[in-house]
Amino acid sequence: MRVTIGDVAREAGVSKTTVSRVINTRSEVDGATAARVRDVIGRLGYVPSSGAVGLARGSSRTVGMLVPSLTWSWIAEVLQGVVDTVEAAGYGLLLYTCNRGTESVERFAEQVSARAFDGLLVVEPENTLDTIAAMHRGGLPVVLIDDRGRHPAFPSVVTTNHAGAASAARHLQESGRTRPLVVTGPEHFPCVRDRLRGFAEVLPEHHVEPGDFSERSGRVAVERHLAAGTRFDSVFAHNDLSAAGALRALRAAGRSVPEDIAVIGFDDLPMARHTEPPLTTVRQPARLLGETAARLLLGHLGGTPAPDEPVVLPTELVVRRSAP
Amino acid sequence: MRVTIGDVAREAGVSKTTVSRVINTRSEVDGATAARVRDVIGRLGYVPSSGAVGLARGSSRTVGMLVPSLTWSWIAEVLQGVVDTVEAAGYGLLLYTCNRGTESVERFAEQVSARAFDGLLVVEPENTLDTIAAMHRGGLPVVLIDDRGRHPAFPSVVTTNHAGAASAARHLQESGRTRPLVVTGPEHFPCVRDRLRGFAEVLPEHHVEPGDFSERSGRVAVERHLAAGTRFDSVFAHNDLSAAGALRALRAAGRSVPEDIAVIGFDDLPMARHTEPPLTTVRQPARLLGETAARLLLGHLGGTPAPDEPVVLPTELVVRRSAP
DNA sequence: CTGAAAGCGCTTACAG
DNA sequence: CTGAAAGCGCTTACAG
Repeated sequence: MRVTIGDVAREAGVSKTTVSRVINTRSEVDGATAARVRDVIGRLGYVPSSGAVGLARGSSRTVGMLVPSLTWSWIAEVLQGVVDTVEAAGYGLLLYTCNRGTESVERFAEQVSARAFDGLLVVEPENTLDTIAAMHRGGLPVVLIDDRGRHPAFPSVVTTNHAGAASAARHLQESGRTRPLVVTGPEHFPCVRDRLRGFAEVLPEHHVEPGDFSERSGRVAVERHLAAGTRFDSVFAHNDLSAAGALRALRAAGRSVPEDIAVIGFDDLPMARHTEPPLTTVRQPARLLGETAARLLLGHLGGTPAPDEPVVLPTELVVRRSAP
Repeated sequence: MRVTIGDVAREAGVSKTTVSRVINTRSEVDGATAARVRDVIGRLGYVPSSGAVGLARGSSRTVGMLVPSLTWSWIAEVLQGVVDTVEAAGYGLLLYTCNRGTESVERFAEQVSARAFDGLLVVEPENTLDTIAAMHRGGLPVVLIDDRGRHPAFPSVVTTNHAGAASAARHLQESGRTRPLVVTGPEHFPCVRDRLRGFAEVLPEHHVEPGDFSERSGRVAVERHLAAGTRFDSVFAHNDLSAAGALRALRAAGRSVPEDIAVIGFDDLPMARHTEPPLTTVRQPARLLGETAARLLLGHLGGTPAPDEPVVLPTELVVRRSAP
């Protein structure tokens, strides 16, 4: 029922070897023969079985991508960049998420051992870095897409957390704000530490309130400091979601943004345009991060050695009304 | 270098056939033999090559998913549901997006012919339904995840656009609103027509302004009707994004929501909680849609015949401050 | 309960 | 320029 290379060979009156050669455009084939074979391929609608090709060649022309969750729109953007690049190269993309603990990690490890894909792109789910490092040592090409810091053990693509936070601080400073409140993300994330340092180098005097990247944590942080009577004229939140929470708390307390208090976020999610007022934020180039990582991995699979140093893609301050 | 079934057989002193039998837990194997083989498998860390298994069995234990774009968070939610379900069943998920026109469609068709996956889940990219229907006729199991209407040609999972819009209308009616402005999505989408009809059955008198699901179209629609002096006391937008646009236009014009004008959206994107005021909206069960579609497809691959009728998952009105 | 052999659909030395 | 044959790593009748 399925058309195989054998059918094509028989129909064209040549060997399977020859058919294989014209498929893979090896130069050693006679022009007329090749044309005849191509004609038969067209007529029969023959397409090589990806499974058989993979088995014979020892590679699957497929890359895997592991992410913690798809519902963070930051990751969906990265994924879009990855898919575009991988597809354009004629590779397939196998998607995995590790959101059900050890069981999912084990299942994923099986896929790796089963050689389901040739290389792996990863936005690290928490506590999986050791496993992934082991896979990399075991010979699996890996590229890390990293919003959380640097892991020099294998190739990675990162963004400028330090400089991005510094640019936010500079923007506040230039608009005359001198008493910022910083709402952080989880403090064990290297990106959070980078953002703290980058900000502090420009505006060393500020209050810090630990957050967890949730909308709620931004709201609570602001409520707490308003209640405590902290004097602050601006908020720098470590992501857009908590910045949105901060905006809401300020509004509820009757403070106007940006007149009383300016607010800056981090990420530039689509959401950032729709807050009230629209959010000034440090844009992470999520899509580009995905594209770049995919290109790196595909290059590596093609023989180009991956760079030793992390590839750095710059953030960019996007000014909207919450901090003009 | 790679551990194969042959290595295990040799080490355990049995044939490859026997190893294969214990891997696939066929009952005909002697207990002691099986134990010995399992032990060797563990020691050697043997995992069957998915490619070889697929070739021998004629199936890949992989499903494909085709989506128009990942940056709509509605689709990311669906995808999350799909991934969870597919992973739990031990299948892999190959992801494809068709966002570069004919070229991508052709590339995708190749993957189908190459038998890269056993079945396909699809959120239809525009103008691909014919191609997909052809694939289905060609023997590829397909389940459609449909936010745009009904296509009885193959199994599908849909939501209640008609009833959802009706529930929005009823909610407005019950809170005393009698002059709604409806901002639609693209009018050729069946879901848009369903929403229009469902709304009209409850609240036949209303203004209709065509939109395109963008934030801008919601904003423009409201601006236009304010300028024209249309009298309206509420807005029903066909998606959350255009509802957000409506909110912004109303605020800019000094109308207060919900006092002057109530606003209801459709989708319940995460964004809906962060508008000002938070958006009352008709929730589509995106994640559940993905889970259900995946379960249907996996069932079909396992032999359960797919249902003739579309599987219908209900929408739900989520009341927030924009229309209390 | 167990194994030898054929087969899944390709690619790739090797020989001509 | 072309083909016969072995091999990729499994599964599955078939025979015992």
